[in-house]
Amino acid sequence: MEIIGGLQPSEGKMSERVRVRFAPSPTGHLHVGGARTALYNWLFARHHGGTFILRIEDTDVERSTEESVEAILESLRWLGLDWDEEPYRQAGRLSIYQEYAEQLLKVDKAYRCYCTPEELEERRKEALQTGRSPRYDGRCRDGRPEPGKPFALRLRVSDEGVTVVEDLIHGEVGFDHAELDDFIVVRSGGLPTYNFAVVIDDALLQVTHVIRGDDHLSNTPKQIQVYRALNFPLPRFAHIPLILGPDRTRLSKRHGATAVLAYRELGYLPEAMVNYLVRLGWSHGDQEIFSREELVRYFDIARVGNTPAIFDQAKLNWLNAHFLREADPKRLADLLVSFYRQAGIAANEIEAKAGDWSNSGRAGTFGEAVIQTFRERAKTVEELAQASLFLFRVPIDYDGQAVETHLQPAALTHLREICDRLQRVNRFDASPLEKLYRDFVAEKGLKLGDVAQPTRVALTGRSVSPPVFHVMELVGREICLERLGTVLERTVG
RNA sequence: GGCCCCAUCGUCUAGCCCGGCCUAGGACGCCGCCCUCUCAAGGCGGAAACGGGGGUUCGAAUCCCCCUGGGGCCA
Repeated sequence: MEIIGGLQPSEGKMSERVRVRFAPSPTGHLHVGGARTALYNWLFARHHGGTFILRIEDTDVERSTEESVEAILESLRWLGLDWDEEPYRQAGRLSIYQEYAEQLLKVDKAYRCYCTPEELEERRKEALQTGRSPRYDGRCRDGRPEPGKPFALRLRVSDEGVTVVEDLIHGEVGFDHAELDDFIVVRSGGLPTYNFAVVIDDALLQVTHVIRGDDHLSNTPKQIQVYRALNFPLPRFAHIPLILGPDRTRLSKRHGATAVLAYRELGYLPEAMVNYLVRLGWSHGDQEIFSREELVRYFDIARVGNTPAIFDQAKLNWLNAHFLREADPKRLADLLVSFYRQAGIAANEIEAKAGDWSNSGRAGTFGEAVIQTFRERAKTVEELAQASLFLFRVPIDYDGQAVETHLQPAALTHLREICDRLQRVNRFDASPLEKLYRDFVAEKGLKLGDVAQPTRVALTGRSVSPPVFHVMELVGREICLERLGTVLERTVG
């Protein structure tokens, strides 16, 4: 952190300017729950013209990794949640916590506790067994210093009264001091506890609104005690409900993809993710689709609901399909290529295809054309790539059922005749092709489907695809005739 | 175990704070119809919810209590 140890936040009057933070610990990927917390913080800051800061809680050196830090930053970048100051780091701030701890000790708001962790654990078990609450009994409260003996630091908390958390989402939540014990603020090893460190960090960073998961609500009264003991001004709190899995337990890996970046790899668009996440707990009338500007304009932390939400991929899919249809084809085309590569299409193959396309004098690139004709029926870019793989010179695996129903002798006879006409067509474009087919069926007294379906199966191997004439245009005359030929030989011959 | 939070269609939610406009609205998903070269998209229509019990009140999804259920924190 860049804040100097002794710096005290301004007493009493809290700056009017909104300052919020997202404080992930870099022990893994950013999951969707964390992402939503980050998003709400970001929206709150942007809505109020405030500051959104990042604090990496990397005090747990054992579990924290640089890879995780990078993954978290990358996730936030992908979602478009830009932060305002250099990310703060918790590591290396031990002396600062120590300093505040000593200050508390000096004014007797904290005291030394010489009980060993083993003793405490034993007493806790005993209390639990005899049905008593496992609170610390305060035995070291007024003890004398015992030089040379290791000690933890405990905060002196009054037994009387109630600490009320004024929560922007839950309203007033009271915690009876009978339930609060003199909790540890600095462990015997000199490490601060979470409840001590966050308060100091938030206060020094002059955070005005603490927006975080519900799971921290129970810790808040303790933190408020620390704020008071240190004479720090209290921030406002907003505890947002957690996101649960379909089985109503806290969302975890067991529920499938939870990492934000996993969704990127699955071909989801960040705007869909953001839109989905924001509606998980927040609403603005009946509106379902929001632009980023609308979100910033409408977002109101007080309108965040207090019921836990279940992550529903079906709705995410719908949103993603929606944004897929809206997005700029150029941008999507770039993404598409990366998915083609992953699907095993060689780079030169893709380039060749694109080259042929632009040499044919058509408007737009090949990739854009693919996007235009396939995106209506894809939920993700990955799906779009998979569905359009047959455009390349790849082995087609024919769906037995489709061949059975659409490539009967009568259909093949027609196909053979169409093949001849196809050789002679000038431009292998969708509309002349369609005309060719329509003329053909008019002549023979057939329905379009009688020849469109066999063509589709011959080209794609399946009975489902985008409009067949567009498919033909994208596949190109050469491969098109090749595949029709293959089907004719194989089945008739 | 103690404390805290939460409870409207399967899911996200509106309504709840400031009781009557609620025969509970929207969306996803699901089902049907239309469109149609298939599949989508789109349009139209449908099934689908106030967890239970007590109060308060002329009147409760809305206020109060209990129960039940779920979640979280404390280790």
